[in-house]
Amino acid sequence: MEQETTRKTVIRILTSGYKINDELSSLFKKFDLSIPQFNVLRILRGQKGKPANLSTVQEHMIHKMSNTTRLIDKLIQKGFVKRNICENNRRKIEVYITNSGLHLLKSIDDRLDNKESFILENLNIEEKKELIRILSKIKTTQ
Amino acid sequence: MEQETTRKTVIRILTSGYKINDELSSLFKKFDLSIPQFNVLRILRGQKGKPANLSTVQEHMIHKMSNTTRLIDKLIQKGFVKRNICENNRRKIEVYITNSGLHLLKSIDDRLDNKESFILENLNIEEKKELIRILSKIKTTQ
DNA sequence: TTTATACATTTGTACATACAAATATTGTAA
DNA sequence: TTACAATATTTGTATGTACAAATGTATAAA
Repeated sequence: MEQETTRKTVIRILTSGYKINDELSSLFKKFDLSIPQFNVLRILRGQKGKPANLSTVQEHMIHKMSNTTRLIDKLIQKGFVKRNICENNRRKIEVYITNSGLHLLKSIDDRLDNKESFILENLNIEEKKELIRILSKIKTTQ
Repeated sequence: MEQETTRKTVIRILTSGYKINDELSSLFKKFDLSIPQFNVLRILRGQKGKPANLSTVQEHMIHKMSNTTRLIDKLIQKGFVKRNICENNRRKIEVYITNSGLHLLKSIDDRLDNKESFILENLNIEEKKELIRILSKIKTTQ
C-alpha cells in the first residue's frame, strides 16, 4: 500500500518536472534559447559585471551539465556572452554576459513571470510553501 | 513577494524532477536501459500478453516522445521486444514484450522499489499524499 | 630543473531527441 | 475506380547530451 503511494509520488514529481520543463523550453525556444542556455545567461547576469569561470557556471547550473564549453560556444556565436582567458591563471577562462545578452534577458523576464504564474495558478501561497518544504526532503545519492 | 515564492516553487519542482530522473537513469543504466526504454517495457508488460500499437505505447509514455520507432528498434536489437505488422490494418504495427524482456523487468522491480523508497525516505505518507494532491493542480498548455 | 600530479577546459565519439518531411496504407467522396 | 484526405509509422537532419580521453597550465616534490 505505502509502496504504491511512494511509486505514485515519484512518478508525479517526475511528470510535473517534465511538464514544467516542456513549458519553459517552448517559451525559451521563441528566443532561440534552450533551458541550459537561459540558465547560463541568468547566472552571468547574477555576477553583476564580474566575470565567472566555466567551473563556477557549472556549479550554479540547475541541472548539472557535462559539457559547458559547447553550451557557452553557442551563446558566444549568438553574441550574448564573451570569453577571455584568465590572466592570473591561464588554465581558467572568464565568461561574462554582453549588453545584447542583458537585453535578451530583460525581454524574457516578464514572459517568464507570466508563464510561472500560469503554471501554478491553481495553487495558493500556502500550497506553494508546502510544496517547497516537502520537496526539500527528497534524498539522492549523487 | 508571492512572485518570488512562485519562482522558487517552479525551480524546486524542476530540480526535484531532474534529481529523480538522474537517480532512476543511473539505476536503469546498470541494465543498459534508458528511462524511456524502461517505460516502454513496463507499458508492454501491462498489456498482459496483448500486443500494443506504436501509437498506444506513445500515449502511455510518461514523457511524450517524438520518436518511438527508434526507441523500440533499440529494444528489439536487445531482444526484449518483438514487432509484427498488424493483419487487420497494415499501417499499424504490433509490439509485444519477450520472455527475456519480462525477466529483465523482474530483476529490476525490487531495486526500483528500493530506490523509490530511498528517495522519499524522509517523507511520511501524509506528505506523499499531500505532494500528489498539490502537484496534480499544475497547469500546462500542451 | 626535471618529473609527477592536480586542475580547468576542450575535443572526439557515440548516442539521444526534436521536428519536419516522406512513405505506406486505409477510408471516403465524386 | 480514381483522386484525395486521414492515419500510422518511418526516415532525414540538425541539435543536444554523456562520457572518456586529450590538451594545456600550474603546483609540488625530488
